[in-house]
This record gives sequence, structure tokens and C-alpha cells, in this order.
Amino acid sequence: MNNGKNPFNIEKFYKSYLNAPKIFKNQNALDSTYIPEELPHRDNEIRMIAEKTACALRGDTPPNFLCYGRTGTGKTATIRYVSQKLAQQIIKNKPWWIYINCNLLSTPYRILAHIYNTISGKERIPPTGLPKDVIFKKLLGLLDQKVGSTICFLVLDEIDLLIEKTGGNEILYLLTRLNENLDYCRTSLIGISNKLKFNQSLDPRVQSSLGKEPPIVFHPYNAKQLGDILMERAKVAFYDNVLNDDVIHLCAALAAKDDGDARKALQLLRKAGEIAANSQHKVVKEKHVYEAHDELEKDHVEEYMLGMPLQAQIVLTAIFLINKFKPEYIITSGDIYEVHSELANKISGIKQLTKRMISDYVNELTLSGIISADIRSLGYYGRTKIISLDVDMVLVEKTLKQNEKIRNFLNYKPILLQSDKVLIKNNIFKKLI
DNA sequence: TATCCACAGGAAATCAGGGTGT
DNA sequence: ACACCCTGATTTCCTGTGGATA
Repeated sequence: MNNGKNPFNIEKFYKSYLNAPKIFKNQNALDSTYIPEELPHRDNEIRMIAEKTACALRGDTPPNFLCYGRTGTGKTATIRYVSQKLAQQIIKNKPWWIYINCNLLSTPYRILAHIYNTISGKERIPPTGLPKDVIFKKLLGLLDQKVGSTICFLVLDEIDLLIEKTGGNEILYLLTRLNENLDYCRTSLIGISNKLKFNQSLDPRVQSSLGKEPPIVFHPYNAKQLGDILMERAKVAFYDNVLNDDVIHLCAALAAKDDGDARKALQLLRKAGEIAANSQHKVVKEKHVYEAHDELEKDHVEEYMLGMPLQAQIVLTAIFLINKFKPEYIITSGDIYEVHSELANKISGIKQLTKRMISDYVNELTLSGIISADIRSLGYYGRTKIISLDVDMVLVEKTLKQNEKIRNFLNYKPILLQSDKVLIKNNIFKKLI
């Protein structure tokens, strides 16, 4: 968006892009989905998973089990690593590995359809329309026929998300019972969860089947371990001598402060490299890492806000507008409801929502860290959430501007704020808090 | 001390939009 | 054309709640 003031010169851009100093040899190595030759500091976990899954080599059924650990502790990478090594063994019937990202495939139907389509490779199950039990039976048939007497691993990544949404127990129950309904094929479930207390909310029947084996727990990496990981990847990703000595240590230290998330550490290193390259530097320096740190933070928030549903963005707009025109105003859920309603009536194609719905969106914004909400009781004035924005107003405005439906209302002064009654009441709130 | 405000947030129902096979 | 399926967003209905006020 440059409003035509500074037309983007694409010729110049490509030219400088090609003339930029060569920093990256293979940028993919910094991607969190990249599987390196060696996985540093995960020997124990690799051994345990290998032990649990090895019987597939002899055609026996491995047990179901769970992997726990925060984001960026290498759960998915380790599973993929082991599966790759297992596949390299020379045996007749290589096991199947089917990855299911429960964040993307959140309903029983979708998961069954995904498994089916992955195995069949062609015969597509439509994204909706059929009854679940029909798909389940079709899947059973396909497993016996195409997978035959080999083992099929079903890896459920982010399995904890499944439970939050309804139907989580249903699909897990179906999957854990697959073997009972199969004649030849055998399946084995591997659940990957970010939440440690995840299996408490499971159906007892599922729990007994999934939790029989002791879970494998992935602990966060410390700064030294992160440094080792980065070092390995950097060898592949960067040309020699383009990284200043302390760059990797700095990335590791910054990420270690952030829960030891390896994914973040990799992103940091990559971003630092990009910043150096874009600013025509031949070497990545510490200052690039600090810049990258700031920028990543903003990028994440911006990306998240852009990805929110339209109504959620309008809820955010409501908060933004109140903040903009009355920074000292104490915002309650009711206020957001009122201003959202004002906006909904002005923006074409937007429905006014109920308070119940607004409440859910406010919770969503809170969980993502964009706002914070305190439940406070104001006595005679009821019990409600006091909401404040946690993100820079400039960033919010910049992001909301990108939405064409919202763009034109970023200078709209809510009628709510023009009512003396409301303002007087708000002054009472200030004293109560 | 009883009352009452302004919600919080769970559960179930409903709606619209995408499909199915017959 | 028809009866029926699945999903995601939303509404409807509901019970619960902390503390200033009368």
C-alpha cells in the first residue's frame, strides 16, 4: 500500500535483489518443517519412540502413545525423523505414515476423509455431504485392501485442539477402535499435544487406549541446546563466514528466554539473515538479530490480526475506536457490544451480533494477547470485563487499514462516546477501580 | 443484609451454505 | 426433486456471580 505516491519500481527491485550479497545457501534449512540429518539433544526421545515403533518392522502392532511438550520442543520433528529412519529399513511391507494436523482438520468427518484420501491417492471423498459412518466403513475397506497386512501410523498433531472443539472424543474413539474392525491392516495412533494435562479431558475409553503407554515428554531446550540446533542448521542454510560469531548465541539466548522454542529461534536467525541481505550487508550482525526480534513480534501480531474472522476484526475496531477518541475511557464488554452494533449497521453485509457472541470474540482476542480483559465486579454497576488494548495503536490501525470493509471507519467517532450519561457513569467506574 | 446490576459463559438449538445418493 | 448429511457461525435460553447501594 503506497497510495501511488511512491510507485514500486519492480525493475529496480529485481536488480538489487540479484545484486544483494549472497547470504543464504539453502534457506529451507531454517524452516521448522525441515528435517535435518541429525537432531541434537533429542536422543532419549528418539530412542523411546524408536523402541515403541520398531515392532512395525516385524509386522506387529505398535502401541498407541502420546507425546507432550510445548511448541518448539521438537515433537513433530522427532516423529518425522524416526518415521524417515524407519522407512529407510529394508523390509517388504513399509509402514504407512499419515499426518493429521488437527489445527487444520478439526472435525471427525474431515479427519476420516483426509486419511482416506491420503491412502487412496486419488478417489476423493468430497469435503462434505456423506454420513460419517459411511466414510468410516469405506475407510475400513480401503485400509484392509490397500494397506493390507502392514502397519499404518496415524499421527495426530496438535491433538489437544481436537478436544476443545466438540466431537473430539468421538473421532478419537473411532480411531482407537479401528483395529477391532479391521481384518488385515493394523493401525497405531501417535498423539502430539502441546498441553500436559490434555488427557484429563478425554473419554475414559479413549484414555485407556491412548494412555496405556507412558507418554513421551519433550522438555524445552535451554540456550546451549538451542545454540547447537542453530549451529547445525546454519551450516546448511548460510554460506561460510556470513554470520558474526555471536549471532547464533544471541538468537539462542533470546529464544531461550521465550520458553526455549526452537521454532522461534530458527525464525529469528532467518529473519536476521533476511534483514542483513535486504540492507545490502555481507555479514549478519548482532544488530540484525535485535531488529529481527522486534520485527517478528510485530509480524506475528499483524499476521494473527489479519487472519482473524471479519467479525473479530470489527470487535477489535470497536476497541480501537474507543481508545482513539477517549484514551482514558474504561472499556467494558457492554461498550464493545454497543460500538460493534454501531459499526455493524454502517458496514454493508455485516450482521449485528448478540452480546453472547461479542463475549466469545473478546475471549479470543484475550487469548491471543492482543487485548487483556479483567473480570471486575463494579457492585451496583454489575460485573463485567474491563478491557484494554495490549498492542501498539499504530500497528492496529495499520493492520485494520488493510481491510477494505473496515478501512473507511477508522475515523468514526462512536455515538456511545457522545452520550453524557455514559461518560458520567464511566467516571464513576474510574473511582471504583 | 437483601437486592440488583451487567454481565460471564455453558448447553442446546437454529440457520445458511456446502454437499450426497436415489 | 427430495430427503438427508456435515460444518461453522450464531442465537436462544439459561444459571451463576461479586460487591455497591438502598
